[in-house]
Amino acid sequence: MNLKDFRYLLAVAEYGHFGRAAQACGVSQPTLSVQLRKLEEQLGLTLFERDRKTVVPTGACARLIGHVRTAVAEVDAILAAARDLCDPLAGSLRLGIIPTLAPYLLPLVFAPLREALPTLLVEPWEDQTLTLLERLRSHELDAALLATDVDEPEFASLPLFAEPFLAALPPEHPLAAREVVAEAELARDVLVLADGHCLRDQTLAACGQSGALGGTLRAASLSTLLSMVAAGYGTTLIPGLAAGTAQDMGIVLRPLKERTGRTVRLVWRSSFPRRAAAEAVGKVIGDRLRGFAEAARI
Amino acid sequence: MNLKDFRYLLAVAEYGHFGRAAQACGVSQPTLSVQLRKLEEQLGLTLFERDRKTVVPTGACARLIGHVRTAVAEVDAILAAARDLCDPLAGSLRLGIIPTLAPYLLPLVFAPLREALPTLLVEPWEDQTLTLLERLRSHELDAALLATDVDEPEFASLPLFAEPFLAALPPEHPLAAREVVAEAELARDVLVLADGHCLRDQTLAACGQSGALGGTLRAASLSTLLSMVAAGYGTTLIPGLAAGTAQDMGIVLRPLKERTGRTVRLVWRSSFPRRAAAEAVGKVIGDRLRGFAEAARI
DNA sequence: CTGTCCTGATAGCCAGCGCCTATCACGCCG
DNA sequence: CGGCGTGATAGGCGCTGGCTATCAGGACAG
Repeated sequence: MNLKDFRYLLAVAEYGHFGRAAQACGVSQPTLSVQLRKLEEQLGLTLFERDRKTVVPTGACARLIGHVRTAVAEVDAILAAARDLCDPLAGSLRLGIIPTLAPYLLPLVFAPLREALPTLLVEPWEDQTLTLLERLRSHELDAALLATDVDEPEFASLPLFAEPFLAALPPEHPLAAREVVAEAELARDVLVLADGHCLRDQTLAACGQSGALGGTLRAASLSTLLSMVAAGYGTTLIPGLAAGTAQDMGIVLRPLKERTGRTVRLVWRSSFPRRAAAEAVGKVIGDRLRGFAEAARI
Repeated sequence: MNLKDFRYLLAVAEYGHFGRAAQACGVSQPTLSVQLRKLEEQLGLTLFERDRKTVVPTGACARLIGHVRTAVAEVDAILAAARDLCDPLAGSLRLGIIPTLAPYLLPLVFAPLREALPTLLVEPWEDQTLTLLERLRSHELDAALLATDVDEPEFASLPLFAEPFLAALPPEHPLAAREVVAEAELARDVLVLADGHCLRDQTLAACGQSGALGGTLRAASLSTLLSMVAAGYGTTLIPGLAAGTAQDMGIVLRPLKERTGRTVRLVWRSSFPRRAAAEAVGKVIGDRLRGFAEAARI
């Protein structure tokens, strides 16, 4: 039972003539004759009454032909839709982003993305690293922007840009008078984010164990953390992209002695079939943020 | 571009597993793998993301699959219509039946159906009303036996027979001494089925709000419900065809004062091409059960 | 009456492909 | 590390859809 047979049927019904129908279908007349007879045998009924001079559809054929037209049209719709969908850089890309990156990176890259990839709809989704990886695994996301290494063979990744950390200090803090701050000097009064934020772990790794305040007050978001620093609760490390926001809040920023930072990576499932779309998005973001490490060194 | 490829696609999408899909299609797993890959090449896009352990449809596939389902259903409609045109009473009829009817009605009508319509293969499928209507819509069923009105123009229906309800009482229940029970008298301790069963709604409509037990214990099946009544948990209404089963469990049955009952109807899509087959099945069932209202009045 | 033209049907052949079995590659698990 | 389960691959076979060449029969012109 071949789709072509249905097209043949429609052609013969339209032209009432085997030869012209065959021409319209791009096959020879015998081919069409044979295939139509086979179709009739498979369906168990006569479709056309051949009258030595004319070809007339039978009543049974007339009742079927509406369904046949619908079926063929539906298949054509499938092919047309497939043609539209076959561009890997079209459609939507569900993109996970960690919370310490999303509000500072997205405003910078939305416009370049729309310009470079006008047919690709990037749908951002904000969550912590582990949740993002889980959603990648379960196909709820297509790719994710992380600031940690991902070694599992299940995933592929592409480094996009280096983002330096900066020391964030209340204006009246003793270290605010310095040009450069050493990471270890912040250990005494560093504040950190809540569990699950990769920035928390990276801050603790760079500055050593947190003081008493850091142990009890754990900010749920980077925004909250900045408020706490601005209010003089303590110091912290912030990612370079948040520098503008921090300065607007009156926080003093200083470069770090050991130039601690993080690398932002795009991650996707190794088996993700639209790798091209992911890489294109990664390239646009990388191009926009390349050289950011130097620019952000205040 | 073969129709079979589309069926393969649907099977893989349904099972998420090449082996089982192949089994369902009646072909070997390599056949299905190769054909699907060819289809992917012809369409120019990846339909499934193979992940060593799982098979997940891509976004493109998800967008196409509706069209594919429609196309395949339409072709099936062509084949069914052709069968109907050469012998309307041949072939198979996929018949949905609600759970409170199936186990009691089917044993009564299978033999008459085989005798009256030897060329028609009735394939029963048990589910709740809403699910059956959904499966009718999606062409997974040809017709369904329901106990509710169906007013949508999408469907046509044929009333088959009236089935009276009976009061089902534990032997020691006070009302068991009566000849006739009024529906409202059961309100105090009536038990009902789980959500989704039409019998539940009909029982509540006839007897009023359920008591405390009815609110918490909702039987998943009529069989369970009968066990609960037999154990003295409360009373209920049962459809007449279940009378024999109930009595075998030691339940006392009494006719209802207002002769509440339900009408069993056969429902099919208005566009169903084998309306003749549906009506023939309806006639056989109706003939077998006609006059049941009186006979079942214990 | 006969030759020609037009129609669809038939015959014979070939290539493509759908399907099979057997096997591989790879990850998981005991 | 070996067995199991997954999907992919390889090789072979038979069906069948396609072609060209031809047939069969009516229409029509000469």
